[in-house]
Amino acid sequence: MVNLGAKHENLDQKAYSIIKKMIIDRKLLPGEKISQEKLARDLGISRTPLVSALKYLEKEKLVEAKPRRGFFVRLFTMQEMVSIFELREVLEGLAARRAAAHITDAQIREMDGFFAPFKDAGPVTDLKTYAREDRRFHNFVTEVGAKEFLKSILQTYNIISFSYQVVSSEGLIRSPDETIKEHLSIISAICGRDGEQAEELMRAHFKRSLARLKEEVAGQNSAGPIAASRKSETNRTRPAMENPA
Amino acid sequence: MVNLGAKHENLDQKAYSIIKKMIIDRKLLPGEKISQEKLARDLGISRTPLVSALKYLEKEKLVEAKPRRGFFVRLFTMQEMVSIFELREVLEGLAARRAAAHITDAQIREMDGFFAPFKDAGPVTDLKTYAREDRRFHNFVTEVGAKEFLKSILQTYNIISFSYQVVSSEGLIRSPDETIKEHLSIISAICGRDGEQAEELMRAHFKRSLARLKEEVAGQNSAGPIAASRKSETNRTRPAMENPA
DNA sequence: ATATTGAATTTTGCATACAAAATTCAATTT
DNA sequence: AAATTGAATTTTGTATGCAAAATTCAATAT
Repeated sequence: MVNLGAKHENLDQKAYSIIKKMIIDRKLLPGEKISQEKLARDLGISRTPLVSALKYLEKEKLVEAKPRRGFFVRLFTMQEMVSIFELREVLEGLAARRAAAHITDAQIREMDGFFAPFKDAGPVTDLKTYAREDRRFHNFVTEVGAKEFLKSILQTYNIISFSYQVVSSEGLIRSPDETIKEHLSIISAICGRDGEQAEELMRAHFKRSLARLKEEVAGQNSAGPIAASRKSETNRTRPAMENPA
Repeated sequence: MVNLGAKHENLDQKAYSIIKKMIIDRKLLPGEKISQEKLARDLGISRTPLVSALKYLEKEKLVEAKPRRGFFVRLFTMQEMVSIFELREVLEGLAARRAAAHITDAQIREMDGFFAPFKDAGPVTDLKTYAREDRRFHNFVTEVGAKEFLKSILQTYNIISFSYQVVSSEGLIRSPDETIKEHLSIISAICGRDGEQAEELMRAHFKRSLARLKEEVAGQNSAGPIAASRKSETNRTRPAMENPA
């Protein structure tokens, strides 16, 4: 008999998912203080499960707890974004290696469709669509190759990268024309079940983005935080620093 | 002015540290159910900060929460231990690379003393001391090379490996005579500030232990959990399964 | 002897209460 | 005007209460 019960979701788990989505969707902006009273009221729950959810998010680094001060949406510095990409390099490298070892035939067919609209077509113009496909690709590799521990870690850092990285257009560090070849070669290695190669290519892919990111750090010698770029409708309070002086 | 307040420790943080130590020290055994009422009484706190602490530990995988059932000390299967070593391979590889880049002269001197009692001496006989030095070495590399995200992830998985891995003698997967050369060469690469080499050697080090671990998995086709090996004085209740049938 | 039932007990999940700490803000001083 | 004070207000950290769910265990049936 399978253990049911393990998937009964408590209020704190539901709150966790909702708040996480709010952060990703920028309903809550980096730096902003989270009002427990208000958020609990909005979600229709008491502070107990809410605080519990916030503590989960704290462990995932999406939220920062300052004792006796409250919870704040985490604000990442450029330096931290660099660290996150270093981590993703080795973690997604591992995920790619594992994906190659475990991918099913059905998943291979699915993966072959990735980036299809851009294959053989000329220079990419629709950045938004490309960025979405980029996300979908990285998530798919994670889905296929990572489970348990690796998966949960990766999901956190993917989210951070994707939701906070306002560095360049649509969150893309390098231009599609530069990265599409890399993406396709990784796909080909995974579908060809060559784990070593897949890992190597994935790491090279990240190393290049990392280099570009570091240039940006050096360029705008900003060791400062990455500020929110867009105003949220739902928020009166504003981030601690919108434009550091 | 520095931000004090950030290090005011709440009850849940204190409880977290204590419980974590209890798990590492095997005062709480894998599989065992944690009685909130009793533990709260023992720690002299209410259930609120206790539950909070347990939720932290849940995110770190040291504890498992079954909704409406309670918290249990996490029990790892051999398969999971393999996954953890896969992770450590890439994460400590990265830590080694970073350590080589950031190590200070003082730290180099300190690192040179590692494994000193075993250098040039004949075959290692004192397994216990060697195992402790092994731990100290891996923790030092983490300390030097990892910060922020990487550090917090690594600490979790180091702890899991060290506290749960009852596989072989003193928790060593391979014999000291086999690993000491590897340890010394990694130290030499880090102290020589050769990041690429340090990463490569660290990964090779883990790959070999991983291979041995996988042999054990295949050998005792046990996909089952790693059972606790020693009885705790402080516990009446006993793990769900001590010796799976 | 083993399995089944269901009442008694324990435990969990959540809301709420409240003291201590932090924050706000108007009144006052420089 | 800018800085300082301190009372009023808000928010946090923790304990406690309670209904619903899970567990235990003795009584009964198979």
